[in-house]
Amino acid sequence: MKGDAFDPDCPTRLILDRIGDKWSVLVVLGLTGGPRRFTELRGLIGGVTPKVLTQTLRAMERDGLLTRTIFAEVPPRVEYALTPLGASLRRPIEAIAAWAEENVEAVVSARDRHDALA
Amino acid sequence: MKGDAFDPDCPTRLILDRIGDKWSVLVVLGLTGGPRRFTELRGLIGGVTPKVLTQTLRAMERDGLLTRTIFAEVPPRVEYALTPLGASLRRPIEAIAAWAEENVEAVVSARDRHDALA
DNA sequence: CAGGATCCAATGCGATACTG
DNA sequence: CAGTATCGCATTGGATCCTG
Repeated sequence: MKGDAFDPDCPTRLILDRIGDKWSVLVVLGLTGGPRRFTELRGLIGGVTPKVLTQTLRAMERDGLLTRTIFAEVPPRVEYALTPLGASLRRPIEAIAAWAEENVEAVVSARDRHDALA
Repeated sequence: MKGDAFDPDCPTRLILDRIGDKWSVLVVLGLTGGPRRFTELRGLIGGVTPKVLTQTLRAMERDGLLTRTIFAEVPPRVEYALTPLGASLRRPIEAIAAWAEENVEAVVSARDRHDALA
């Protein structure tokens, strides 16, 4: 880890902005089990609107993290799948997710303790 | 990893919101070398305004990720340091940072390729 | 089914100026 | 030095309705 990430103009920031988007993280998590359709993802990820999900998917497609495949059928079917690049993101993201699940409690109680004496 | 993170009401989302904040990530990175003063951090992290840095630090203190120590001196000195909890975040965060540095190029070129045929 | 379009409310964030 | 206060734009994100 060089100091790169500290430079506002360093492209590394681009990645952080992407990871930083919680929807992106959840999409990666949601696609770990294989390709998913739009509505599947929408249902899987609680609280996301179609608009935002679309934006997220488009941005991730642009960044080469996933593919969007349209099947010429009726009714229309579109599948999203992780690319190898996107799949390689799983490990770090799962590390974060694991940390989150392990430490939520500590964070919440720290928060409560802090708020108690406010 | 259970499906927790997909539930909008699950506290795990709280963590993602925190990690999702790019400033928090950079603060953790900036404090890996030991305690730092406000201005040091400000200088270290390019492009952050005092206001936002303060907000970030306060939120992280609230969550038990770092401590804020005021020294009764003139001129005033305030040091920020990671708590054990905050320090435990380093590993997952560095995993992300490492991924970012390894794959920025791939992402940027994917983006360029995508934009080229737009 | 998979979104695109539109409108709007919230707020994040930067710039600037000021204080203990 | 280490912030706080205020202003204001610009972006984000939700809600809703519509279409290939």
